[in-house]
Amino acid sequence: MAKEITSRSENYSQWYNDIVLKAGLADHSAVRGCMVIKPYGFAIWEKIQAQLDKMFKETGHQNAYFPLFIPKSFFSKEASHVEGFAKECAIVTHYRLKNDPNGKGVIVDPDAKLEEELIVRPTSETIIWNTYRTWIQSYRDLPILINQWANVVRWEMRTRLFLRTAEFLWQEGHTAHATKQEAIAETEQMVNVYAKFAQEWMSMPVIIGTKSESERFAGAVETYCIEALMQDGKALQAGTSHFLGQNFAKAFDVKFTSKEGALDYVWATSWGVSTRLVGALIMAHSDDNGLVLPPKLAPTQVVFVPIYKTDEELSKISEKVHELKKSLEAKGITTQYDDRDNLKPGFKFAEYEMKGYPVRIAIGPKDLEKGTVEIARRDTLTKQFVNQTEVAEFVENLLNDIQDNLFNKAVNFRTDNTTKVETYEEFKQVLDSKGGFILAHWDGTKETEEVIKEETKATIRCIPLDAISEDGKCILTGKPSNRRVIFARSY
RNA sequence: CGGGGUGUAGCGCAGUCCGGUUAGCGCAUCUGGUUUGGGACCAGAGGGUCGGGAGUUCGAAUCUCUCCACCCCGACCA
Repeated sequence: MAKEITSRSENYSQWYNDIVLKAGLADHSAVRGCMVIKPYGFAIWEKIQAQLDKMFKETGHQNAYFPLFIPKSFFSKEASHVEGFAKECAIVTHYRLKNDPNGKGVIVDPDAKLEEELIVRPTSETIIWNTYRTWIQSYRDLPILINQWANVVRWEMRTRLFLRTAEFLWQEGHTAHATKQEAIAETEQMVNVYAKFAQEWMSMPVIIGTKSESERFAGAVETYCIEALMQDGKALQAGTSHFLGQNFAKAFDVKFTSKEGALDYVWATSWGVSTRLVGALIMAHSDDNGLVLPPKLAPTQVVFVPIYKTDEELSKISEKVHELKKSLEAKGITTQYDDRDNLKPGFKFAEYEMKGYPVRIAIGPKDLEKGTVEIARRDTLTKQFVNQTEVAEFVENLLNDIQDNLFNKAVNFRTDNTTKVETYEEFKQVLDSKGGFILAHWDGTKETEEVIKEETKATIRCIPLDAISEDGKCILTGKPSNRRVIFARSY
């Protein structure tokens, strides 16, 4: 009764907000569009970070750090890049405050105007490529495989916790290569790393594909992405990997001498995922009782709740819990013991459901007598009694089951909400009735995509890499097409 | 940024239209006691710049202006 959340069917976006706020993931802050990530939400991000960082290092990347500020002039060097970001940049114009001579408070000191304004990075290609120029002379200096964990700022008009905030945390990989082939291979490798992470750690199935020209990253030759389907039938772009060609090398004059002695521009990639993944995680699995987390990303996997009447009972239970905790921790399972004495078990049960702890273990006097515990799983909300001697092994298997079950459930949902259509009428009808991914033929032109977007708000999420080649006719123009693309309304 | 709505104790709200004692209620908190296998109960206590600022007035949570934040719908968005 303390905390109620809006049901998904009643109001999906309210449900999403309720979960973020009531599970204690984040709060709104005093700054428009910026959130405070609370410890529990940040713990999820740290799990995401730790795994991705490991995967980046396994694929040969190193971490580095570049400045938050970028000289304004850098943005004008790559035409489409500036066009893509100009409308949402925060700009530093002064470097000093002073006391307001007319009263209380402080004002910006007009004498402290910067010669050249600084842009708070919306992404770091420009500052990084400006730096790479001095690092690269020869093919022996290549490849450069660098990742940066950072915050970036994009002045979005409408923000939503985790999904689109004015400031967000992310990682951005920036690599430099001697050949086009190598850069493309890097771009593809990283989108595959993202897909593997989404599916194996987040239990979230994704489609790997390339973006259409109009959805492509500003400054990229090709954008690869992973697209996921949320429970309300809308798509969410969960990660992107860009083949930048020689665009940034040309803009920042980054050349190298090849083995053969020829001078050529360097080939580039960039790739990133952000705290948006936390939003994706919420929307992929959670239910009307609160957050549901896949065990691999849950800050705590198992919580123990004691049920007791007397202090004697509590101390016996605690002793048993500590023993069980140790056996779980020996298997690398993270645990927590909630022995707060001012809250009843039922309250705690509800609270851990809200916070999405994958497994809850209750122990009471009856269990002590029978040598059992009660184990509840968050994904199905089912409970069963298990012998104390078998707890560690049982939980270990259960966590794997939950991880798999969440993935399978999400795959089934996506399958049920993926529709092939042949006509524009059918397309619009499916979009309005159930949404989801719509597989349709498209003539490949920007104009057609634009008309469909105008009329239906659906966009091409991606051209799947594994699309089967198949003759068909564009749903709008009837022109020939040789494969289906994925349309959806999206976040 | 446009349209609509909201902002009063940690949370959820009443009071605002029609200005007037010391601004209420529920939950939460603290103390004491009884409780504890699905969101406990009794008693007592503490907690408020009424989102910020300015104005009108003898008097403002209430009226006016302005700024800020959030929500919904658009526009926008890698």
